Amino acid sequence: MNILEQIQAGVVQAVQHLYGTQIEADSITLNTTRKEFEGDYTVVVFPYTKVARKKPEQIGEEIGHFLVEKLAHVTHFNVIKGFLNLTVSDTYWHQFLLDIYSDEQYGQQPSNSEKVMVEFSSPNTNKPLHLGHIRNILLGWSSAKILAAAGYEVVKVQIVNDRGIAICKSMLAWEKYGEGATPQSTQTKSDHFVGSFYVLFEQKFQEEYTKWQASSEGVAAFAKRKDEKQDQAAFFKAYKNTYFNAESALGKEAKAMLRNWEDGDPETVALWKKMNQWVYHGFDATYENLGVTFDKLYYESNTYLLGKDLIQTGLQSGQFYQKDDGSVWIDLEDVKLDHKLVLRSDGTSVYMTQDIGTAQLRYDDFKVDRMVYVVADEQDYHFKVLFEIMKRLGAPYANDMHHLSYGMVDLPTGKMKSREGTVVDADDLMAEVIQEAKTMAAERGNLAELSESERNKIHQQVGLAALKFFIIKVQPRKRMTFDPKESVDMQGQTGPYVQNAYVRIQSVLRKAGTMDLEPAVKYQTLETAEKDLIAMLFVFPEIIRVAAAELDPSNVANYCFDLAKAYHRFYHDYSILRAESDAAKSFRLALSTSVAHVLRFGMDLLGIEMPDQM
RNA sequence: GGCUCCGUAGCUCAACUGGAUAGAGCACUUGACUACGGAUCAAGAGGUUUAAGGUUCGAAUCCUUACGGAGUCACCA
Repeated sequence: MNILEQIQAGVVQAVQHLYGTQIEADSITLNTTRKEFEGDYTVVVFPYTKVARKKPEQIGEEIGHFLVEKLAHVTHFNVIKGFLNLTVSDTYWHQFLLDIYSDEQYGQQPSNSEKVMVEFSSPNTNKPLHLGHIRNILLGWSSAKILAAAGYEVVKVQIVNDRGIAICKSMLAWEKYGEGATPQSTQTKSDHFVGSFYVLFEQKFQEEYTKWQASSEGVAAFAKRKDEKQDQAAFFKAYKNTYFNAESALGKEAKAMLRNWEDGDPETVALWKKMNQWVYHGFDATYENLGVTFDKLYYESNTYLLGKDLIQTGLQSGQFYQKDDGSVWIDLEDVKLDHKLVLRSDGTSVYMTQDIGTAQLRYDDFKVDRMVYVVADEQDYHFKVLFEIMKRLGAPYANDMHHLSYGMVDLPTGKMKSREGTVVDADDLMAEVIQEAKTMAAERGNLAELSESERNKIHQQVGLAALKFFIIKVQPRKRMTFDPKESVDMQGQTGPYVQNAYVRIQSVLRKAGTMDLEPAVKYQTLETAEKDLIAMLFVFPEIIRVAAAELDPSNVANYCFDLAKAYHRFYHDYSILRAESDAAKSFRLALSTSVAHVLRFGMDLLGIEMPDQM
């Protein structure tokens, strides 16, 4: 039993013994003591006033005495109002550090024999990745790492949205206006090359639409609008989709291309393959730069027809119903999710159909116990419905499907809009933060001795640390504002700040040479700063557990920052290599080593590498 | 309009899930290098937690109701 469990068990005993009432260990409010009071942990005793029929102060005194007497490692206590502050013995913390300091994987929990699949990234293949994808990828990657640290076996997948009208737009534009150009011939990163044709299509389409608005058909359409109050600009904005589907020449061509693709027309399929390959090459480079990998890729072109058999099964079992036109629906009104279409009247799939089929396919492939979908919060409703449907279909994993829903990323100037060209490109962004790291490093000149490739590696590690930490420190649920200027900051609450704590430790350890731990055993009285650091190391496994349970990597990011901050302060206030005794020196080296392990392991969970120098 | 999420210092974010005087960073002011790495540390200032009620010994947190912002309510994905 660790110290927290001991205290909890002690309080249960105390309440039983003193007041004759059985309480649950989980119900005890046990916090770390606020720094303005003396003690390590605080038990809130207000809840026991009813069973004890005494004042909170008195209850605190009674339980405090009980714990000090019964628990070897609780040395003394004080009571303020209803708060019982307990002090844990130095020997407990001392021993705890000696137990963990050599464990580089401290925090890693043993296997829980459960398998979880994490789906993230899942881009469309018509244009390059942008800032929104970066948030998605970082959340997915770090959640996967955290789940693995919490004892799960993890399978990382994505569903590549490689078909549909979007890629056809890029294909059509390339065919019409590309004149045979290739990424090689234009010296362009290949996914950007394809994206440029998507933009070109939108431009051409907009030109066509603008022209049409002034034509007699356009004027007539505006005149027939339903809402009299709607002005011209608003109307044509709202009408754009209808125009694309019903009137546009370009729209007709794009849709024809999509039909050709679905019919397996060899030329169209060949073009589709060629352009997707370009995109994949580009994506691969971006993923490699970001340091993420996947265990398996699912392609929508292979899965978009799945799910129909499950719809049939559900229809037979009465979970679904069919309308006269042949379309199939599910009634989810009892859980306030309305009626939802699962199969069109012409028998073709909708998005939901595919997701039902894909979930089953994945289960068949991997036999996972849980599934996590990292998808933006605009799809909250979709996933509620999907999970409910899987439950009703009796999927064995249905109760452990989770939507890691995250808020959109805004810029200081407002929303990102691809049509208005305000999207922050992923590759550009990474290049920018790395360049900034390079500039900062050059100013400091700490890396002058290294080779250029070694320096570049460190610039990459530092720049990406700034970017990744900046994004991951925010709770996923919350919409976040991304200020490019702040994202390259390297001081204060940032990735490089945490790296710097690690780098300082490495520097000290290098200078210390081989470590002799014998004297550390004799180090008796701990400084408060030392005890605080050990207590922080102590909670690390719990941080991982909570982050995994909540699917919230920001817990780990904020923990790493807090630990780095506590260490920077300790480092400033106490001498390590010139400590007052061999015992102190040796103990502080062990403490520093352990802090370094945890910082490295913790940051690795966020996909952030730690350099030895910076 | 229905439903869901969000609203905390000038700005970006925390707050151990109902606990003590709401904490960090940035920016601003000031101080600390003959020092184990100053990408650091310390100090100052900055708050009616959008507002009003309610529950509770105790509320940023839970419940109403406003207000503000976002998302969604497609035989799109």
